[in-house]
Amino acid sequence: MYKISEFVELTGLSKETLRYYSKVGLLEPAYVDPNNNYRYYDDGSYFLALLLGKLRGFGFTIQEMITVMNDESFAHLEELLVDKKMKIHEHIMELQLRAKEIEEFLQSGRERDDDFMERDKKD
Amino acid sequence: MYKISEFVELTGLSKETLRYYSKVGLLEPAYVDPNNNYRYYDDGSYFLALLLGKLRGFGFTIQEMITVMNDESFAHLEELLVDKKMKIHEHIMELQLRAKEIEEFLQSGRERDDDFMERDKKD
DNA sequence: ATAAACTGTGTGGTGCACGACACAGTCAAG
DNA sequence: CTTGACTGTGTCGTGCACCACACAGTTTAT
Repeated sequence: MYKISEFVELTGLSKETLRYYSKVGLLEPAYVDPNNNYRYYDDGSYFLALLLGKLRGFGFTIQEMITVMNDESFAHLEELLVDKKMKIHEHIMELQLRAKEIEEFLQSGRERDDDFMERDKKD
Repeated sequence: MYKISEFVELTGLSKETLRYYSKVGLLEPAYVDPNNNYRYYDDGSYFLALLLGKLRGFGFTIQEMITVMNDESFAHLEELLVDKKMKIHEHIMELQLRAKEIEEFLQSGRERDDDFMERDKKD
């Protein structure tokens, strides 16, 4: 059983994050002392906390993490990861389109400039 | 001079957006009737509104748009666009890294599964 | 003149994931 | 036993770009 300060060190999650995660039901402490409400975590919590840290790094939202955690023994974890990866690729394509549009706008601007140059030459 | 409902139709910007833009100094109406505070826009406003709509589509933040608008006769517009395009590409690379990390996590999971299979075979 | 449509202002809410802070009770070390 | 470190709760703030709503005055059409 780890007290929260130790668990913060172990997992790299802040105590506010841990508090928030328990609040939203993502990661409950293994034990809460009924006298002082102190939170205590164990090795099972540690495993879950590491996973949550990973998922956070992958850009999972809290809701998505909740979906993962509510999933019986992570039966659909792989599926959810593949799904997230696809969404990332979709996002990438949107950004590429955006970049392309900016590029075209730049091109059209440069052509307008060329027209000015052309006209200036002719004058 | 267009009244706001006409200008909304012309530009595709909502009246709340127009109000917000005038509030933050992005796009002031060409004229405000001092009797009733009604906003009126003209063709100059129209040109600017179209540009703002474009920039919004490019993912420019309000602050960045303000930078554009404060720029005397858009002298640095091209530079700012190129800049934005670069940031988009940086963002894309971050996302690609993320996707790669997810893929690696998936691979490591599959290898663990393979190990299980292997062990089961040996049994 | 009256009603419908239009416009204004002000205020609050949205989503996301915490961070920051104040205040109070509690534990551990000397 | 005291003092400092630790922990809890509750609440507000953050950034972004508006949207929604209530209420009131105004214009326009009939």
